[in-house]
Amino acid sequence: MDLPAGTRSPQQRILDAIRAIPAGQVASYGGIARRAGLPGRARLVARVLGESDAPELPWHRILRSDGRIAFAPGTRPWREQAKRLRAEGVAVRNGRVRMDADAETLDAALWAPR
DNA sequence: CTGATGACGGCGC
DNA sequence: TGCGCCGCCATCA
Repeated sequence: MDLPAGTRSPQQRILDAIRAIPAGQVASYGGIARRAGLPGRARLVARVLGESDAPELPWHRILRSDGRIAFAPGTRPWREQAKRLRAEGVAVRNGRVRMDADAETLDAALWAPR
């Protein structure tokens, strides 16, 4: 269905933004929301992730803005995410990833409309 | 309509 | 860094 760009549903754009994250890299909920054209909807991103069952969705690359895994420490999903991240070469310490200050801005620049 | 909830975010101390 | 508080949004009882 060739829907004109922009008419895609919010969660469709969110899923696209998530799929666009390169392996070995991470992004924040808020960052994804912005890229999806939904600034301030970080919580919506979280909801979509929780509802979506897309098997190839790199949900593990989504972290909180401070670089911590959003799940409660020690829980199953928490360990699973840390595991998947390390599998991609991402350094995870105590459920936390080093979020380069530029990661978001730099990355945002790459995504900014040219 | 009101209040509670949550894979969030920003600020202050 | 850790923590608490409050703001924000979408859902739901």
